[in-house]
Amino acid sequence: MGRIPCCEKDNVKRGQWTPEEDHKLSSYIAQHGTRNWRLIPKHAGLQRCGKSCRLRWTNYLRPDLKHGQFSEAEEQTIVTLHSVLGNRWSVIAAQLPGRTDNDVKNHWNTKLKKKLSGMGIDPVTHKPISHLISEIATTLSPPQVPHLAEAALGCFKDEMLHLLTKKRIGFQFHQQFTNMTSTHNNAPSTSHVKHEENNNYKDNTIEKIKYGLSRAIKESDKNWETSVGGATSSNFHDNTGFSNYNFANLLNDEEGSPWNQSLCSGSACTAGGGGLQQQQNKKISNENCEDSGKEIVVTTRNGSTTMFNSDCVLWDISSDDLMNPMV
DNA sequence: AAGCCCACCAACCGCGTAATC
DNA sequence: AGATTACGCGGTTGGTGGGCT
Repeated sequence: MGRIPCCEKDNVKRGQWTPEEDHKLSSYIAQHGTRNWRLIPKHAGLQRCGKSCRLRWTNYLRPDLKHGQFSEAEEQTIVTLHSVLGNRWSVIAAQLPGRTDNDVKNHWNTKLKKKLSGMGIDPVTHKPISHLISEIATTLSPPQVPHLAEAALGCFKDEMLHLLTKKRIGFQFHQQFTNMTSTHNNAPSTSHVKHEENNNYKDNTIEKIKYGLSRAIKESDKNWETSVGGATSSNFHDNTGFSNYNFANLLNDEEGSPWNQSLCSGSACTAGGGGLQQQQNKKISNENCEDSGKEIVVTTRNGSTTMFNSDCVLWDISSDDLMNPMV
C-alpha cells in the first residue's frame, strides 16, 4: 500500500504564493497556531496543500526569520558544523537563529560549496583536495582505486571544472618541487608557470583534465598490476620512498572523454566501464606540451602530495585565487 | 535589443519515522 | 500490534532576474 497523499492534488494551488495567501495564512496561524497542517488551509480559506502551507510558514512567513545576507560569522558556523555533521541542515540551522534548514541548504549549495572548492578544500570531506589524491594513491589497495578515487573526485569535479572554466590558473608546487628536484630527472624549471590566453587551449585542457583523471585512476591500477606482475614499470616505482604515478600519457587522447560514461556522484558511481578498459592500450600523444612526454607526477611522502608537469602549462592556484574564487 | 547562460532561492517531492487510532 | 496519518527532513526542480554576448 502506498503512502496516502496529504491533500487532494487536483484541488490545490501550486507555485508561488501571493501576498494575499501569505496574509491569510499568517492571520490564521496568529490566531490558531500550527497544530494541524492538514486542516489549516481549509480553515484559513486557502486552496493549498497543508504541506505547502507548512513550508511557506516555516521557510518564509515565520516572524522570527532573517531574510538578509548571511554574515561571515554565520557562514563560518555553517562550514564548521557541516564538517562535523554533514548535510544535517536542520541541526545546522538550529544553531543559526532566524535561519531555516532550507536557507542554510540553499546557501551551502550556491555559495559555500564553491567557496570551499575555490580554496582547494573538498566540500564533502572538508579536507584539502591534495589529501584526497594522496589517500587515493597511497592508502587504497589497487582494486579499490577506480571506484573510490572516482567517487572522491566526482564529489569535487564540478566545482573544480567550474573554477577552471572561469579562470585559467597555473599549478604551483613550490616546496614540493624543491624536494622533487633531487629525486626526479624530469624536474620542472622555475619558469613553468606560463599562461596562454587561448580558448582552444582552455577547452582542450578541460577535456584533458576530465579524461586525464579517469585515465589516471585506471592507469594507476594497471601500473600496479604490472609492477606486482614482476616486470619493472618505468611508470611506477617506489624505491625512493615515494609512490610515483606517471600521468604523463593520460592527458591526451584522440578518443572522446570517458568522463561522462563514468560520471558519478558519490556512492552511486560505477567507475571504469567497458569503454575505458578498451581504450587503455591506445597510443596517446601529448600535443599540448612543448616537449611531449613530460610527466605529471603525483608524489606522496608522509601524506603530502605533489602534482606537477615539467614543461606543460598547468594552473596556478595562488593564495589569492583560493581566497577569492572566480565563481 | 534579443537571446542565452547562470546563479539564486522558493517550492515541491518522496522517504523515514513519530504519533495516533 | 499493526495500520494509518502527519510531520520533518534532505534532495531536487523550476521560475526569475541579472549579466553577458
